[in-house]
Parts: sequence; structure tokens; C-alpha cells
Amino acid sequence: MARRSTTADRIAEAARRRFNARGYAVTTLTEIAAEVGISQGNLTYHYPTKRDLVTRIQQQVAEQIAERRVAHHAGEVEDDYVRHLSLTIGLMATYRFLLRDDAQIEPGLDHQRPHGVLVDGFAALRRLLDRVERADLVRRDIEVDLEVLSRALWMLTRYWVDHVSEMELLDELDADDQLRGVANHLAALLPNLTAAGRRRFEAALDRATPTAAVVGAPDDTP
Amino acid sequence: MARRSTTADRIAEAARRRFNARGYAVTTLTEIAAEVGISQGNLTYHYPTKRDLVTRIQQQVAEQIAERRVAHHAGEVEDDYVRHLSLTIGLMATYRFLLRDDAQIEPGLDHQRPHGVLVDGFAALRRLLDRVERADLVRRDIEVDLEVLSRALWMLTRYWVDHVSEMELLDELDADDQLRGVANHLAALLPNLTAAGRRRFEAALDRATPTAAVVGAPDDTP
Amino acid sequence: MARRSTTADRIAEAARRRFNARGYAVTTLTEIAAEVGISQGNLTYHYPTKRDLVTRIQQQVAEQIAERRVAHHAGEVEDDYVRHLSLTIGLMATYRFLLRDDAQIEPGLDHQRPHGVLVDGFAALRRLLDRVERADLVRRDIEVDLEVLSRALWMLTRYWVDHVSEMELLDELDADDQLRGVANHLAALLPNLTAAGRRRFEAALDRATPTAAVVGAPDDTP
Amino acid sequence: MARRSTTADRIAEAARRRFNARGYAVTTLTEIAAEVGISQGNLTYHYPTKRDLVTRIQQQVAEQIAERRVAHHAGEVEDDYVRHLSLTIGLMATYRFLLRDDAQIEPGLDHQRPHGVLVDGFAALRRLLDRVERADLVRRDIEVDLEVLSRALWMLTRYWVDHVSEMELLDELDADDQLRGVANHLAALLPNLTAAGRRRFEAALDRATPTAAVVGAPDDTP
DNA sequence: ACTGCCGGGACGTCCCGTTCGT
DNA sequence: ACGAACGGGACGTCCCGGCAGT
Repeated sequence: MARRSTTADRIAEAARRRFNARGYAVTTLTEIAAEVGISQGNLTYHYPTKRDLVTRIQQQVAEQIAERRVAHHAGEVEDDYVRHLSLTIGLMATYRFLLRDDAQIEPGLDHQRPHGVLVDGFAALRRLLDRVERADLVRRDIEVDLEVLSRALWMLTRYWVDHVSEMELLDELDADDQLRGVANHLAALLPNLTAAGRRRFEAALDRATPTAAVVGAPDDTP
Repeated sequence: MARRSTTADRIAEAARRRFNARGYAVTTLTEIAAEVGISQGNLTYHYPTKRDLVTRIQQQVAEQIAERRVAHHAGEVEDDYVRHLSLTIGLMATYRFLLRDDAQIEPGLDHQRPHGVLVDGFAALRRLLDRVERADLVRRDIEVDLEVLSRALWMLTRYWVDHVSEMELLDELDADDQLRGVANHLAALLPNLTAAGRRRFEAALDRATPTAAVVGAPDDTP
Repeated sequence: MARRSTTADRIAEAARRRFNARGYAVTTLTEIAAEVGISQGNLTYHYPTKRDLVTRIQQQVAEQIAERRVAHHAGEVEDDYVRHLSLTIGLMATYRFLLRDDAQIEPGLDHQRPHGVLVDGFAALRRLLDRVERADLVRRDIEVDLEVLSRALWMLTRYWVDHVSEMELLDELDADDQLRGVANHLAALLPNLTAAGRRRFEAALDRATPTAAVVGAPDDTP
Repeated sequence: MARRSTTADRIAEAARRRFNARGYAVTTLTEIAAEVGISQGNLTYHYPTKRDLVTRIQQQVAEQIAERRVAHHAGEVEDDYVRHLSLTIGLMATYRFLLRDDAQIEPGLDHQRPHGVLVDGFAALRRLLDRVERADLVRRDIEVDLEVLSRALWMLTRYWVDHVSEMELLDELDADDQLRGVANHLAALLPNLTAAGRRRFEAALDRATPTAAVVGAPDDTP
């Protein structure tokens, strides 16, 4: 069979990396082409405009989310919960610039509604918390406002990448960093759970496959 | 009385707003000059290079932090805590782009260490949590890892602006948004506290002056 | 046969002409591009900065000098002498601005040592004069200080172009102007020579090929 | 009495120095103002346009030449000759940029005729050489073409400043440098003279006042 | 599919000349 | 007389997008 990765994919992957590292506006097409090892003219052959690169990367996000949904056969709530955290963190890491540099990508456009990925991710977390409550894992002795709590927990997941990269100056997130993100999230969740709930989530965290192939972008090694 | 604001200040303020709203790289000097209502030539008279604008704004951050330190006469721990949250959120809101667009501002520079504002803010929160513990306000019946907890709580404060602006599409944070940020933070803190601790912090939140003039940058209204 | 001249060469040649005629600082890139008949964007493709144009032209000087050195098989002293004059005048004419506009080209740099071309040309002339003396062509009846004389003679060659262009308002030097420069030089040399020496140098001047293709820069006529 | 030098004079003097050192086009009005120690706004009060500075400096040349003419009571030919050399070199040194940067000063203008200073200086030298010949100081044993010789001699005087500054990297010419220029000129002249002529010119050179206040521009020290 | 070359346009910087106020 | 501030315009640089040639 032919080569594993097409030129178009290698370009999109390099672009994603550069956009994440330096920002959309300051990243040059020449710079991307140089990283791939092709001419800038060839790059515009595959992606006529710079915007087309973003469109392609956005497609990849959508595909990745779709894949996730397909693979989503519900298990125990704590396992689903942990898996959701892990996947969301991976998503945020891989396509970081899409959210951060929104205003740079679409200069004229005033956004009417928030990003779908955020809304969906937030809502999914909320539903998982509801499942946790229905499973009687939430403490009753203190008042727990799920509305407020879910928002706080969402932020821990949503901004884990940004936090790690700005405090530890990492460019890319590896599997271990990702698991630390999950643990960080659970540390805020657990005090709100019953003793049984805490045990089950701690067990789920131990079971979590640290090699979740989420961080990995489309394979670009031959 | 004399004039309320100098041209140089009006420029810096407009630049800060545009940088926050659109990003450093895509914000044009023409755009800033137009917003202030002066010519581009005049702008370069006050700030020879675009970078000089950033330098000036960074100075303002430093000044604002210095002012805060001066005004820092310790009170009850919960009041200090709430005030710290409020001020930090204001700081993050006012100078958002400085952290977000770091790579755009300093293209060639590889950063050795994380931003001082972040390190200091994080450390200050950690010390406040220690004070909370020494005041016997932390629960003993469940294990609370202050190390992990402080990190989670820090993120809620650090990224509150980003969260609000990306979910509610706000450009600027008003006093009410700021208080909501504090409340959001406390919602994650309280389950870790004793009943007494919860009461005291809830009271402190009620006492918090919602009109804390933190968000406001140097006055630019005549 | 392939194309006669590349765009990059046509640009360098046009730049050299404009720099010589108007000065480095006041010559606009727009002006050069217009003379070549290309866009300004295309010009920066071939020479990213204005300084790069100078670098390229300096390379051409070096190449031309190297070629001369290769072709330098010594003949009679008077022929070598005349040829050296002719070549030096050509060099000074072609790359006039490089010496004249030095301070404009390298604004910040304080020059430690004089231009190599000048030092070398001066030294070469001095050596030729020594050969003339060793050949017993210098008069003995009057005292001739070769040190002082060589300096005077050097100036006649070095500044011939400037002299002609400021007195006769010529922009470019043709082959005839060049020969007049040689004759002008010899007019100052001959009174210091013996009768035999005078005869030999006059003969050498007659033999001098007036069509010495020295002035001509890289061919740019299709 | 009041101060020795007016602000206008100090400006013109500073401008002359900067123009000579760096070139007319690249020398900024701000730069000149800084050297004088005044604001740029004040500079334009005294000289509305940059061109007016040149006009003023050109006036000073004219005045200086006029003064010279007044003081021109003919003495022995060799003394007049030496004095002419000394004065011309001083003139070339003081107002160097006026000739060198001609194209920069008058961008659009195509010059019809050569600079008056050059034509006059050249003609004056020619007349002095005629006087030398009429005084029977020119050798008869060899053919001396005064036409060719005068041109060569002119060049030695005209370009002495340029030569010294490019070979010895001097910015300004002092009295000693000036005398060296005269000596350099005579070294080329003497072989064409009779023994008597040589003696007389050597004596004239010894008599030459090395403190000829020609180089000095209008006094600017209080 | 891939490259070299090219045109158009925008941005940051710089600088001249002017004006207002003292 | 002098300085702070200001407007307009030009230049060097950069970068996106396109096209001919292979």
C-alpha cells in the first residue's frame, strides 16, 4: 500500500501544531510549508486559502467527536464520567487555537452563540452529574448545588491545557498530563460525593487507560 | 480642574480594550488611533512602536498590583480571601491579552519561566488556604488535599473571564460578573469547610462590595 | 539559448544604476521595481530587504575583482599599469554608490578600517610604481618621492568618475570616458619618467583596448 | 554683550556637521535638534523646511567666498597658488555634503550645468598655472600640457577631503590635514617646474600659515 | 502533485511640517 | 523664542493568493 499519510494531512497536522503554539494570525503559510518540507505554492494547491486550513481542522474535530459518539456504549456512570473528562481534555489540547484565536480567524464576524463544542461538552458533563446524583452518589448532609458545581468542574476540564501550558510551559500534552487533568477534576468533585461514590470514582480513575489515543492527532508517521 | 485624561492614557486604554477583544496581532494601530480619534502619526509620537504600548500596559499592571499590596491590611481570613479573588479576577479581565497572546507579542522569545502574575496569584491563594486551615475551618471528616484543591480553586479564578466571555460572549466584565466569579469559586471551596467555615465565607461573600473598582482601568471619561 | 538575464540580475542592475545616480537612501524600492517593470512584491521575493540588494551588488564587485585576478598574467610593466588603471576606473564607476553612500547603507556601524577595495587598489598601484622604478624608468635628475607620488596618482584614478560626472554631468561612464581617465593619470605620471619610460607608456596607452568591457555590468540586454 | 552665537547659527552649524557625516537624506531634523539641544518644533521655527537649512548653508559658502575675494590682494604667484589650494581644500571640507548629496537635496531637478564652486575653483587654478608659466617657472625640456595638468592638479585639491576621510576615517579635517593636502598637490606639480620654480614653491609651502582659519565654520563656542 | 515566480495590498515605522500654548 | 503635541504621507517589509510550467 502507498504512504500512510497524504500531503494534505501532513499539512493540516503541521498547521494545527503551529497554530496552537504561536497563534493563528502570526503563523505564516511559509512557516507551515517549511515545517512540512514543501513549497508554499504546493500548500495553496492543497488548501487554496488559509481559512481552508481551519475548515479542514474543524472537520477533523467534528469527525473525532462523531467517532467518540459511536464508541459511546454506556457503562457504569463513573467510567463514563472519567472517559468523558479524558476525551474532552484531549480535544481541548488538540484544537486549542480554534477557541483561543476565534477573533483572529473570523475577524469581521460577531459571534451570536458560543462554540458548539463548549456547549455540548458542558451539557454532557451536566448530564453525567445528573446520573451521578440519580445513582445516589451525591452527599445529602451538605447542600450541593449541581448547577454551580457543574460549572466549576467544567472549567477544570476546559482549561486544564491552558493551565498546564502556562504554568509548566509545555507545548503539547502527553497522556500523563492528561490523566493529571482528570485527577485534578476529581479532586474537586469527590468532596461532594458519599463515601461509596468516592470509592467508585477512585477505582474508575485507577482503571482509566492512560494511553487513551485522544491526544494523538491524525497519525502522521509513516 | 485640569484635563481628566492624557492622550497617552486614552491610547493605552483603547489599545488594551482592542487587544483584549480582538487579539494583539490582528489589532491594527490604525484601528486604535481611530478609536481614540487621533491620527496614526500622533499615536507613534506617544508610542514609537507597537511593543511600547504593551510595555506601558504592563507597567499599569505592575502599578495596580503595587497599589493592591499597599492597601493590604489583613482582616479576617475569609474577607482577605474574598478580596483576593475579586482582585485577581479583575486583573485577569483587564489584562487578558497579555497572557493569551504572549507568543504573538514576543515572537522570537522562548519563555523560560511562567508569568510572574500567575505564580504570585497562585502562591497567594495557597497561603490564604493555609490560613483557612490554621483557623480550623477545614473539615476533618474527609481527607482534603490542599495541594490539589488549591490548584483547582486557582483555575476557577484564573479562567473565570475566559469562561464567561466564551460562554456568554461578553467583551468586558462588569462588577456583577466579577461577583459571580467569586461565588463560583466559593461553591467549589465550601464543601471542604466545616459548617462554621461555610457560614463565615457566605457572610464574607455577602459583605463583598460589588462595586469594587477593580475592573475599571484608568479613568477615561471626561 | 535560454533567457539572457534572470529577473534577480535585472533587479540588481537597475538598483545599481539608481543607487549610483540618485544615492542609496533616496532611491525607492518602488522606483527600482518600476524601472525593472515588476511589482514591488516580486522585488521583495528576490531581495527580502533593501540591504540584500547591496549585499548582492557587493558580491558582484568581489566576483569581478576575482575574475580580474585570474586573468592577471603579467606582461610588460607599462601594459599592466595601464590595464590596472582602466580596470580600477571601471570598478569605481560601476559601484560608485558603495563608497559614496557608505554611511547611509550602514547607519549604526562605525567603520574601523577603510574599504578593502580602496586599500587593495592603492597598494596595487604602489607595487606597479615600484616595478616601474626597478625597470629604471623613473627619472634620476630630480627627486621623485614615490610615496607621495603614488598617493596623488591614486587619487586621479579613484576620483575620475566623480570628477567627470560632476563636471560634465554624465550619469554613466562609457569606454571613451574611461580612456580619458587613464590619459589624465598618465599626464601626471610621465614628467617623473625618463624619456624611455615616457615613450613606453605612451605606446602602452595607444595599445590600450578602448573597448575594455569593464564598465559594463552583467549583461541585461535581451 | 549677549551670547556669541545665535540659535539659528548653532542649528546651521550642527546641520552642516551631521549632513557631512551621515548624508543629507538620512539626517533627521530631530537628530539635528537633539545635537543642538533644542526641540524639533523650535528648529522649524528658525528654518521652516529642511531645504531652508541647505539654503542657509549655501549662503555661508557664498559669504566665505566673497570674503576671500575681498582679501585677495595678489602677491607672488607661488603664495597666491598655495593660498588658493588651502582655501579650496577648506571649502570642500566644510561643505562636503553640498556636492556629494546633490541628487538627494534636489530630487526632481536635472542639473543643467556643473556646480559654480567647482567651475570657479577649477578656472582659478588654471589662471594661476598660467601665471606660473608666464613667470617662466615651467620646464621647457619636457612637454607639459597645462590643460591636462591643471585638471589633474584640480582633482588632487578637490578630492583631498574625500580621500583623507575614506582612507583615514576622519570626520573632520584639521589644519594639519589641510596642509598635507597642499603638500600632496605640490608633489604632483613640482616635477613640471624648473629648479627655480621648485625652490620658490617649496619656500611658499613653508611660509604657509597652518592656522588658516578656513576649516573653521562660524564660531559656535560661547 | 509540486515548484518558482509573481501581483496586490496591508501594516508598522518614520519623518517632515504645523499649530497651539506659554 | 521655545516646546509639546499633532496630522499627513511615504517607505520598507511582509504575506496571502494565483498562475505558468513541468
